Order: sequence, then structure tokens, then C-alpha cells
Amino acid sequence: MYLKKIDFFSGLDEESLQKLDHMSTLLKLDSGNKLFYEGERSESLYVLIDGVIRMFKTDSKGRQIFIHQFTPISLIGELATFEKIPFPATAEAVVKCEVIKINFLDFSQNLLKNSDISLKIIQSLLEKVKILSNVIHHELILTTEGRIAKLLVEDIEIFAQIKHTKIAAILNTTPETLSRTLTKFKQMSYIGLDENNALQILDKHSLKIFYE
Amino acid sequence: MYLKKIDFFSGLDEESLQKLDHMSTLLKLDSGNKLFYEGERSESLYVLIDGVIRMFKTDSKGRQIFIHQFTPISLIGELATFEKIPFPATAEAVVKCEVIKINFLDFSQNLLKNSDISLKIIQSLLEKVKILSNVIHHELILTTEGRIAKLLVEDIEIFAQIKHTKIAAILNTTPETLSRTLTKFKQMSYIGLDENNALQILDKHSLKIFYE
DNA sequence: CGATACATTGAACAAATTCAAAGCTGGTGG
DNA sequence: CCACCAGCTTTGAATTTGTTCAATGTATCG
Repeated sequence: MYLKKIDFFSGLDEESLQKLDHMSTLLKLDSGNKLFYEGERSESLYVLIDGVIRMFKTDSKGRQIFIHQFTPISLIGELATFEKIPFPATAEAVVKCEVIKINFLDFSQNLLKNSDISLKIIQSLLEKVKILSNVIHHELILTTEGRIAKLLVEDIEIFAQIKHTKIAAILNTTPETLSRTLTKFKQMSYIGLDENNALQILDKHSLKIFYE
Repeated sequence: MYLKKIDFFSGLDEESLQKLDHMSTLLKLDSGNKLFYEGERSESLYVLIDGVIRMFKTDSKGRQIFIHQFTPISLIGELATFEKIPFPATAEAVVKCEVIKINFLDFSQNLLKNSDISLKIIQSLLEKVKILSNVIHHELILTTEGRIAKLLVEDIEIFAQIKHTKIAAILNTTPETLSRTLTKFKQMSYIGLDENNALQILDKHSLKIFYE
């Protein structure tokens, strides 16, 4: 059974795995499909086992505010489900995804008392707190310049891998601002182009000043 | 023993309470004292049992970004302590406070396996996720106008209780912007003054539009 | 080539802060 | 009793940061 292979459930005995199998279904999402929408309510937990799920909020002008991308294995949607409140954000498949959907009532009655499971839940919640704490730091403390500088230092490759419009979306800014900022960093010789026309860091120290 | 009275530890038996007593100390903070600073590391958990603790982050220009105020009984600082990362925010006593400081190593070795305690931890973490999720909604989705409208509808009394400079700080805006926005809402007859010169809501529906 | 999508640049605009000045107000000492 | 002071609050003007809109440039791929 595939559940057995998932680290999240490794602490379960055979009987619990059987139970889990009965209270869960495997969802397959195509790129662009929504696992759930902000504002919806749910009685299910979701475990991402394959693919990438993008979480975002939508503001009053319809703009998407990027929150996080989840990769396997991640428990998703536990806040809304445990607390019986609407989802605070929308979950969208970035690529084809496989997600286990678990009935929360069954789960909480049968598996939550398992101490391995509750430790996994604690770990997952700590991860969420960390993610949200980072979002707050990113969006409230750093300037747009700082966020761009941070991404340049921490993951320069992404600038060659995906379109700058998508990078701008991940950074919660516009392609125009991203372009202007990169131009500015180039003029200041903090970054430059290598022989393949790919961005490279020339002055990491100066870039770090923008976000540390 | 005072520990017994604290709901957070109500699930502990006498022996565990004894252990807890030995691994913890009671801190008394005066108003303005810091429980910990953003960036510090810690090997302790804190449980607020009396008073009010304000959490804030500091941006590059020295401005304080208000995150949350904790009231008893609240577990504070568990992200940094569990994850062994620096505190993401500063914790300051708003009034005289009493805080139990618990050695994390002892706690995790002796009490974390207690399933009542781990459920309390889960509850506390869910609360944190909810708080941070609300902060993100507040600061990233709502405009300053929306935040002011929301506070007016949800807690109009506070405008008579504390200085507008402090309210501005809680709303992460400036006294000037708060004043201008209140003036605007008055002009539009969304709010007005009652016989005691206290603010009152005149048109809740219109105010809600700013934040819903 | 030419089409199309992406990237860049300029100019106007928007939201909110900052700085400076003036207006209130409530408690205190003469 | 009331004038005055200190600490809010309000108002105006300039500034900042970043977005939006429009136009132009550029690269790639059939």
C-alpha cells in the first residue's frame, strides 16, 4: 500500500494504516487545478505526495499575493480543518500533483491519539509557523529591493530557469520593478552577466546589506 | 503549587508537575522589560501567566512592526525554541507580567511524550498559525483604511480607552494617517461622536466594505 | 523573415509616510 | 479661577516607494 511509503505515516502500525486507507482518497490534480479556494471550509486534511502546490491570497483588486510553494511530503490545510475556519488562502497545483485527502473527523478520532502522529502534526505546524513568520519578514520588513537582493544571493539560478514575470509574482512585485531593480544592481556592479548571458553575483556583500 | 492552577498543565500528574517545577523558574517583568529580543537564541519555553506581552519586529529604519499582544495563558517562543532558530520578533511586557520560564531540553525529554501536553502544544501552535495568518491578511491584503475600519467595527471602545498614537502603532500606521482616515469616515458619516465625544459607528455596512 | 511573447523604459499615478506647523485640551500651579 | 504648558491631534505639503499604463525594444522559433 502506498501510504506505508510516506514518511508522514511511518509511525503507524498495520492496523492504523488500514484505517487510514479507508478514511482517505487519492486526488490527482492537473496543473492549474485548485485543491481548495480561500474562504472555503473543509472537513479534510491534505497530504501532498507528488508535485508542487502554490498557496496564494487574493487582494481586493484581484491581485494574487504569493505565500508559499509546497513540495512533498507536506501536510496542507490543517489550520482551517483543525480550527474549523475558512481556508486563509487558495491552493493551486503548479504541475501535476497527487494529494491524499483524509477525512478529518475519522482522522482525529482514530489517529490523533497516536503519539507519533501528533509529533508529526507538531512538526508540520512548526513548519507552518516558520513559513508564515518568513512571509511576514519578507513582505513587511524587507523592501522590494531587499527581496530581490535576497533571491539573487540565495537562488541566482532561478533567474535563468523561469521567466522574470513569474519571478516577479513569487516576489510579490511587478516585472517592471524587477527589471528596474536588476538594471540598478547591474549599474552598481552588484550583479553582472556571465559568458552565457546568465546573471551572476559580483558583490554578495553589498546585496546582503539590502536584506540583513 | 501555582503550576497546578495553570490550564496548560492541567493534564499533568503530580510527579510531572514536580518535574516541571524543577525545570522552570518564575520571571517577573516590569512594563517595558523585554522577555527576549528578535534575533536572540533560546533554550527556554515561556508561558505567560499574568500581564500582557507585545510582540513586534523592527524594520531597517528602526520602526516597530506590531505583530500581536498575548494575554494569559499563552505559550510564547516555541517556534524559535523547538526549531533552534533565532526569535523572529521581540517580546515586551506592556504591563507587569509573570512568565514561567521552562528549560526546553528537560521539557522535551520529560514532558513532550505526555499526550495531553502534546495536544496543548498542537493547540498553541494552531493558535500561532492563526495569529500569523491574520497578520498576513491584515498587513498584506487590507489597506490602512481597511484596518482602521475593521478596528472601528470590532472594537470601537479602544478609541476612547487609549491614545490614538498607540492605536496607530497597533494598526501599523501613523497618527497622521489615522487622524486623516477618521476625519474622512466622519465626513462620510460612517462614524460620529456621541454625547460624550466618544466615537460611535453610524454605518457599519459601509465600513465593512473596506475590509471584507 | 515575421509573429509573438517577454523585457525594458518613461511618465503618470496612488497610497501612505515624513516633516513641519498649528490647533486643542486637560491638568496644575499661581 | 484661569492662564499656561505639555502632550496629543490635526492639517498641509513634500517625499518615498512602488504600481500602472503605454510605448518601445529584443529575442527566438517556426
